[in-house]
Amino acid sequence: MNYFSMNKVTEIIAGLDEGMARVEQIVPGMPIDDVRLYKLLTLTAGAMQDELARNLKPHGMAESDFHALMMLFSSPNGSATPSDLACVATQSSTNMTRIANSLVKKGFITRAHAVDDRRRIVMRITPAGKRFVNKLLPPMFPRLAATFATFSAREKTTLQRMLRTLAQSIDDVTARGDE
Amino acid sequence: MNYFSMNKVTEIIAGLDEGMARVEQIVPGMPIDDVRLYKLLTLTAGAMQDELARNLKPHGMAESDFHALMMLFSSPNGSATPSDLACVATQSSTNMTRIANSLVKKGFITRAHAVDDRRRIVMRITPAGKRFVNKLLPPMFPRLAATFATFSAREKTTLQRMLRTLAQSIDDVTARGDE
DNA sequence: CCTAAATACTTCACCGATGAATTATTTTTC
DNA sequence: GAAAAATAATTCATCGGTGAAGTATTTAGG
Repeated sequence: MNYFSMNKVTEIIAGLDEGMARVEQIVPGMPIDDVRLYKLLTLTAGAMQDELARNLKPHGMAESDFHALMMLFSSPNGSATPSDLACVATQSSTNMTRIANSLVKKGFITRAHAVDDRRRIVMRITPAGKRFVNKLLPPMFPRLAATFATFSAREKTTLQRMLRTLAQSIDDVTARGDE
Repeated sequence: MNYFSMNKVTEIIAGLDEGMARVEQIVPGMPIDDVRLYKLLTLTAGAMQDELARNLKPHGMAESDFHALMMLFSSPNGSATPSDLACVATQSSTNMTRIANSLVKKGFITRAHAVDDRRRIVMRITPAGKRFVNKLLPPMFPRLAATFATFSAREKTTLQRMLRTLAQSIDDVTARGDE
């Protein structure tokens, strides 16, 4: 999804604002400000994910593969089980199998059965995997930092706090829906 | 991607906070607060998109199909070309063809060649398509509203303003990268 | 101790998304 | 006016993601 590179997020948002003004007139009770926030969130998040995907593509790596590798890189001893990873990387166990296959093939991780529970697999990052991460990350930092550079430190804190509040709210609403 | 229904966003974030504390020690110059904001954004946005996907699934409709239909619903005369839609719905023209096929099959839109330019197709929402939208939306409003209910009106305005600022920033950084 | 239930991971079939190539049409260039 | 270039949409092949079903192992219950 590298569509944002051709279209400005701001222009998409402008078009959405127009459309929403019209819909507001014809759909009773629509929480228009909440819909707008939803769209702003998903559009900005999507655009940033696209940027990441573009950075990964020359290395022949997909986003979810990268996230899984990053999780291993940042775990206490560079290892984790597929189900643990699936949780934090928000992937199905099916796709985690595909990801593990891919990373093993690249030599970035190893895979072995756990000793204490032979149902479990232990994925462990290799030195090559660590080197790849260490080489891949630094060039991405300047643009990521630039993206948030218009915010003051105080605004960043505010945004972070609000997103954490939103995450809690999402969990609360989701739990309510499961009853 | 309905993974969030099984895992709490807040727990995923907690795990990420741990991992990031470790990575911060071993990757020099990493803009840790910006990475954290990126993850918070993509996780919350992703969780909300999952909620939408779950709502659409019983109706046999995918998110992008829904968004395209909503765009037509909210356009001045219920019509648009595939390339226009592709832009605002952030989809490739390839996928817009798939989406159009799907919506035509459901009877929600019609498709015809433009008179003034036979390269162009005009997609137009049908009365059945309008009825579907009018029936589908209202049940989603309460939970969407509940998700943002913890924010005061002032906070919502702040969040909206910040996300618009972020969108502009993304466009600026993207334009810089294209040079 | 044995059986049923639960768990971890994988396989299979399918869905949604993409880029490259293609076709038809329009616009631009000379 | 003719040819080249550009544009709009579609087709084809491939990738990344899922749920259901299946296999192997462990845990729970009687």
